[in-house]
This record gives sequence, structure tokens and C-alpha cells, in this order.
Amino acid sequence: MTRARILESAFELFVDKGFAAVSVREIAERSEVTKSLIHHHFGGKEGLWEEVKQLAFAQYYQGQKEELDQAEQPGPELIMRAVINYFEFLRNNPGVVRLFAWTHLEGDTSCSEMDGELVRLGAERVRQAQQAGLLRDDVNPTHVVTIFVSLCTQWFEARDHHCNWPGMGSDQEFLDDFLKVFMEGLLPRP
Amino acid sequence: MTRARILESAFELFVDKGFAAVSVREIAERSEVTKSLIHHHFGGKEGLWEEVKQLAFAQYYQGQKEELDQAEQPGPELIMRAVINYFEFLRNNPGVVRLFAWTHLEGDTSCSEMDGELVRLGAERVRQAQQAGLLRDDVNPTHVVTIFVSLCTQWFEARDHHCNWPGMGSDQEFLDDFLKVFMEGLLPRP
DNA sequence: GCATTAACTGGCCGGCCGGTCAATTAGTTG
DNA sequence: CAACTAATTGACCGGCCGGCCAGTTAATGC
Repeated sequence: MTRARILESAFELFVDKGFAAVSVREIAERSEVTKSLIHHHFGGKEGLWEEVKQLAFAQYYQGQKEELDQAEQPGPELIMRAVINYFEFLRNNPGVVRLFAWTHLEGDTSCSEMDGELVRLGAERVRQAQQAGLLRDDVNPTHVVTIFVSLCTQWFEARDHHCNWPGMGSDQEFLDDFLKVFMEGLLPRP
Repeated sequence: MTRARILESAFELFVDKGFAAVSVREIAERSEVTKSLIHHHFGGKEGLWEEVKQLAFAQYYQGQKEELDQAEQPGPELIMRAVINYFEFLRNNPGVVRLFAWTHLEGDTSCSEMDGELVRLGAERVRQAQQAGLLRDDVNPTHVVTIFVSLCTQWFEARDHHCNWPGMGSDQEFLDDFLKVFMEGLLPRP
């Protein structure tokens, strides 16, 4: 469908250059339609941008919600699996990562509630594990989730940047080291 | 001086909206000069952008290098102080944080060597502490540095975004919790 | 098969974009 | 003061921007 082709081209370009640096003409050319048609379907550049974002957000939200909704006994293993899952999602969806980054810089907070809900779910799991004595309880559960989320996010956002740092390992090696430190730092203190 | 006033206005606008979304006219208006003068002094929009970035990078590099060059016995306390120092720098220079973020998204790697050098210095400190038996030695030192750099960076980059997450604490509270988990996770394993 | 709606086109608009240039003013040096 | 340089201006350029609209083609329903 034409609509989908436009959305795809727009996604690629927005991911690559950000909203301001992409022209409607460019999107039209890549999706092999006329500029007018984009206007017809999306109302304008802004409308298209919103729809692209919404699609990406929905994809993100759905994938993460699924994982978090699986009712299991909270504990270190569950937390770790959630982190790995999140890490994998970002690895497989670099476009979404960049779209989020552009969006944040532009001050768009439309995905705040969505993200807030996911964080709330994650923090609840951490809290349960704390109450069960499986994780140290002297740290804010929301902070724990934020640590995991921020680290995964930044790893992929700045990947091109720090992949050249001396001594840097692969995705997997970084994740392993990062989990080693945090999972053990989260264990109950004697 | 006029040149400095232009640079200041440009910095503010670029920080706020990114390179593509700022017009030379806008910068001229804010700094109360004519568009032509900007051309005269900086050669064009691109030239001004480069100079703004270079100034910010220099400021960043200088501040961090100073801290890292202080010859002290490496150990957990030194690492912790470096983290706190980095965190404070970002807190006090939100503009620089955003400029870095825009720059990364645009694929500019001009600050990669600079950052690489800082990371190398930090990793060296970690390695020394590992060899002295003060930190666990089964993690890549570069990864350790990357972990705390990424976390501090992301905290301030996405601050507006996650400050509304339920249960989120203040800058200080987050830093405290992060250090609690991170520093204990780095201790030598029995 | 005819009416209605949706998909799609090309051309045009006013406006802003970055950049250029000749001319003017201010500052400096001898 | 004169001569030269640097700072600064305003007017102007071609080009691209997003948006609009009248019109055409294609699909849909009765």
C-alpha cells in the first residue's frame, strides 16, 4: 500500500536526519509519490512525523509490555532476563532508538506516560524481589530500573561514537560485564 | 566583543533546537547583528556550528582531563570521585550535554578521539585498582568507565523525559543509589 | 452505468533559506 | 591627515521550503 510505503521512507529519513533536516520533497521522492499525496494522506509534514513516531512507540511499547506482563516469581533472574530482553530489542531496532533520541532532544514528552507505565511495572517487580529478600532494599526500585534502561539506551544511542574507544568489547561482552557488576551490586547486603 | 556575542547566541539556539532547525537569521537577530556579519566572522552557518562545538568540546575536555590527571592511588574512592565529578560537570553544563547529543545523532565523530583519550585514562585507573586487588578483575576496565559515563550522560540527556516517571528521586538520590549498587558490584568477589 | 468517494497529479504560491557583494563606518598605523 | 585594514551594513540572489488547489484517474457502491 502506498500509505505504508510513505511511512517507511519517512521513518528511514527521520531516523537518519531528524525532523528538521528532512524535506517533504525528499520523502516523496524516496517513496515514489508526489508531495501532494503526502499532504493528502497525512495532512502535512508534522502529521506524518507524528504518525511515524506513534508507530515506532507502539511497536516498542507492545514488545516491552508483553515481556513485563508475564507473571513470574520476581527475583534476580527475572530482572536480568528483562534487561537482556530490552537490550535485544534495542539491538534489533536501531531505528527506534534513534527516533527516540531525536524525539527527546526536541522536547517531545508524548511518550512519557507510556514509558512511565513500563517503568512502573519494572519497578514493581524490583520492589517485590526486595520484599522477598532477594534484592537489597536500600535502593529506590525506580532508580534500579532507570539504571538498566539508561545504560541499554545510551549504549546503542552512542554506539558509533564509543565503539572506537580503546579496549571496547562487543555488544555481548559489554552486556555481560554490565550485568555482572549490577546483578551482584543488587544482592542483599550482609 | 561582537564575535563572542554571536557565539553565545548560536550556542543557545543550537543547544535548544539542533543545527538544522536554527536559521542564520535567527542567530543574527538574537545577537543583534546582521546576517552578513556572521558570514564575515565565521564563513557561514556551518563554520559557526563547528566553532560552537569546538568551544564546548574544549571546555568539556579541559575540565575532565584536569580531574583525571591528578596522580593519586587508584582505588574505589578515586573511581567514585571521578563519577561524582563527571556527574557534577554534566549537571552544571546542560547545554554541553545537549550539544553532544545533537552531535552524536548527526553522526559527527570529531570528538571521538578526545573522548577516547579520556576513557583510556579512566580505564587505566580502573586497571591499576584491579591489579592492586581493590576492584574485581573479571570485568573489562573500558566497560566500567563506559558504564558510568553512559549512565551519567543518559540521566541528564533524558532528564525532562524521565523526571516524571513514578517514584523517581532527585539528581542526588539517583546518584547515591547508582553509586551504592555500582561500587559494591565492583568490589572483588570472594 | 452512473454517482460518489478516495487516490493521485502537476503547477503554483508566498516565504524563508544560506550566501554574496558593493558600499559604509570604525579603528589603526605611519 | 592619509592610507590601509577590519568591522559592519542593507539590498539582493537563486533556490528550496511546506502548503494549497483545481483537475484527473481509479475504485466503490447502488
